[in-house]
Amino acid sequence: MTQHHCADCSVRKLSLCGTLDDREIADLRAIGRRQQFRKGEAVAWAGDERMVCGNVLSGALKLSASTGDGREQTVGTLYPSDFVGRPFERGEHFTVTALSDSELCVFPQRPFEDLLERHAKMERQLLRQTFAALDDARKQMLTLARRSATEKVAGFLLDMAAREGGKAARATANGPLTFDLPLNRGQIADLLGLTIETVSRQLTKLKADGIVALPGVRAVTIRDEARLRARAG
Amino acid sequence: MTQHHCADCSVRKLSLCGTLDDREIADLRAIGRRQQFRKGEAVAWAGDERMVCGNVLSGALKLSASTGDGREQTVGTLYPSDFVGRPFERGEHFTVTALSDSELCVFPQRPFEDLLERHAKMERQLLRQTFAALDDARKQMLTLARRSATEKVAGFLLDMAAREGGKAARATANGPLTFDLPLNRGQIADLLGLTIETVSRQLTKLKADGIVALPGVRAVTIRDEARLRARAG
DNA sequence: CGGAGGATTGATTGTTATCAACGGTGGTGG
DNA sequence: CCACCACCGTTGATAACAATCAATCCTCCG
Repeated sequence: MTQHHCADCSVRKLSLCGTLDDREIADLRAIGRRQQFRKGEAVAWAGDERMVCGNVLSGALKLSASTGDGREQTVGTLYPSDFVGRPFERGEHFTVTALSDSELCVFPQRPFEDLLERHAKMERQLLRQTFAALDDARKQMLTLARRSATEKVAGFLLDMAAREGGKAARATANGPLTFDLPLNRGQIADLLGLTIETVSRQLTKLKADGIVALPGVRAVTIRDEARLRARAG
Repeated sequence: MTQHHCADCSVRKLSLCGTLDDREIADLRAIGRRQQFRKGEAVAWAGDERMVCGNVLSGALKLSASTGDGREQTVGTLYPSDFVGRPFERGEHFTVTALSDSELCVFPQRPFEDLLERHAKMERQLLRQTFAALDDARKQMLTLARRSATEKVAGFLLDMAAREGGKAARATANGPLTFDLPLNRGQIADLLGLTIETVSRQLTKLKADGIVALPGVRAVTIRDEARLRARAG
């Protein structure tokens, strides 16, 4: 456990906590503890009795499901300020894994449930975030089922550009945007319902067509956003 | 509007309403009205400003998303006691259509939100149902992205058998189960991320292999559940 | 009886998975 | 500091699966 103060928490105003004022948050502070996970480390396993509840502070995590014979699909991703867990439910349904080194602010389930009961605003916010996650999942269903590999990869790069764009560099004010992917090829394939080879080929094609540059294995430069959007459909 | 009494409502104990006692439900009764939709009729359109909130009383509905060029995917289905709508949010994200003649108990959004605020138990139940819908969506993502047409169709028939099994007929106590599909081939294809032709061929194959019989175009008899499960993976 | 919509079946194509080999890179230990 | 190894990514050849295009065939209605 890491000592911490909610006052200087990086997601204080963005996560569920944002619904509590500085006095109310003391309750939450009392039961939360910061926990670190290294890249690749599992936070929870599908079928676990014990449930993790908490806010993501930094890093990135994935939720994944798999078939009996080992085919795997990433069914959700978690970024800072996102909430993990299922208060009022028992048993994890999906495996949660850190995609990069990550820190969570975790709460024991029962005390956290009590706290939700006492703070309707926080429960309301959890409902809103759950609605948003459901909408995301459903949008992704359309992509997984109906879009081509080309559309999937182009759309993925645009999503990542939007997410990573803040930290990223532009050569000039409106020039090409460069950023690092937080995922390797295999993780991209898991997310898009493709194979590693297909993802690699699609990226190579985008590069060959001058739409992106790949200055490093994790780095991407978007050279022609309009054409990238056209390919995303 | 249809006159109604909550006391004899078919989903009184199953839906959100089940969290309210007979005195509390008067508030809900006051703002709800029953509304009928015919097969194929749209209940709401993606992008609508105005939001429908309500409980499904009878029938079946689908939520669907589509790409710019018209490819469509069913991203969720609604059955009696399920809730439609997004209290505390603005704007529909998906199109809601009646798959068969359906009846809903609909509430104007604002008064319904007020009611949720006054009845924490009902909001809790909405949260639980939303968690369940999210889990369903994520399970379906695995199917859409990673399972073969054979597995999809076999799994679909098992799901339907479980759902329709109650109303259905068995020749003998443990004999083959026969039931009617509430969906036509095109709707099954939309749900599974396949084409009509592929669904038809998979069903023909299951019939040829003696695993199911197709006594009518909407009827299915499961003759060998074990082998059907094996194909579902 | 005729027509329309849905379902089936067939032929073919196209996309993506699979299998296989090779290339690059970063880390570790000699 | 360099060499080697392991892992990740790329590229190529091939195969499999499902989509597409096209032609009937039912079945339910009017």
